[in-house]
Amino acid sequence: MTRQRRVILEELRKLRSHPTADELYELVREQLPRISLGTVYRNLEILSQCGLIQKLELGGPQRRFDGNVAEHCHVRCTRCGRVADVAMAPPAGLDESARAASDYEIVGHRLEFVGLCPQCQAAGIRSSNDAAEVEGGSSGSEAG
Amino acid sequence: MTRQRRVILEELRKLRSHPTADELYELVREQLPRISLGTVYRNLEILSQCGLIQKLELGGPQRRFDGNVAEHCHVRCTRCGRVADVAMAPPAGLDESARAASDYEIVGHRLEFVGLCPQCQAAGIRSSNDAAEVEGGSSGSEAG
DNA sequence: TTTGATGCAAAATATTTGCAGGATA
DNA sequence: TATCCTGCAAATATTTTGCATCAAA
Repeated sequence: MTRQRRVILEELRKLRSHPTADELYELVREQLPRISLGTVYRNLEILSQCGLIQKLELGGPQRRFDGNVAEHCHVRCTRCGRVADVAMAPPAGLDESARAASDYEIVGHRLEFVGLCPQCQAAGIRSSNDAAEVEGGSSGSEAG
Repeated sequence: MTRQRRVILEELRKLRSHPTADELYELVREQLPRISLGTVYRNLEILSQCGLIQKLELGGPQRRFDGNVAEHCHVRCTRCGRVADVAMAPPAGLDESARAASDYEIVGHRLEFVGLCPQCQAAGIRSSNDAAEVEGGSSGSEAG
């Protein structure tokens, strides 16, 4: 457990958001200015293999990471990419249904909701316009 | 509707598999040897915006495409990446539950099952080994 | 003919990796 | 001290884009 690995883990656990590797890199850099993006990627991989964090493969081009390893659902904003938790019980019986309907050996599923985050809802009401102004924004990983 | 676009659409509709852009490119090249990968990407984008095909953003690094635009579930093989349809009714009421549990404006969800395809199950039984030998394979887009 | 699409190649984006030097247990 | 990790930079993989030419409606 190196200093870098510890700081990465601590920072991720502080967040209720679900940062990309790059967003976490920027954050960690405030404490370790000489850390490299490669190190962040390497440690996120190791930490998720140890089960200390969760690697999220949601829609959108980037992987995201979650310091909360309990099983729970996520919503992703189609406009700004922000990801949040959904406080609902993961639906039961889904895997069983799929097992009955497929010749694959089902081991689980990935469920992701998509929609508009509160910020983008507000922006959409103010200007029923395009997404451009929001797309360029923070991508939803401010510290909690 | 150019020749290229038509061939891309026809080839995709012929498949029960869910090819990546690159896999489809190789297939279309048999009929249009001078087509470029960029054209394939551009047309897949246009066709999915017209609602003629479906763009799938599943786990794994690559986007996949589906000539069947009806709503249905998919399974992805964690070992070889192959994607297949699951003949089950999409679960009802999911979005309503999420709406009650989130401040996002939920517009839908993405549900993907993960598991082992029949081929990888067989391979796993023969050699309860690593995935290396299979990973290098066809990635599951043979014509059907 | 006009408009939009193509092929090519380079750019952009996200992630991984080789290597020499450095920090950790 | 031995080992694993780091920083750096280059490589990889996937997708997008600029541009001159070409084809479709």
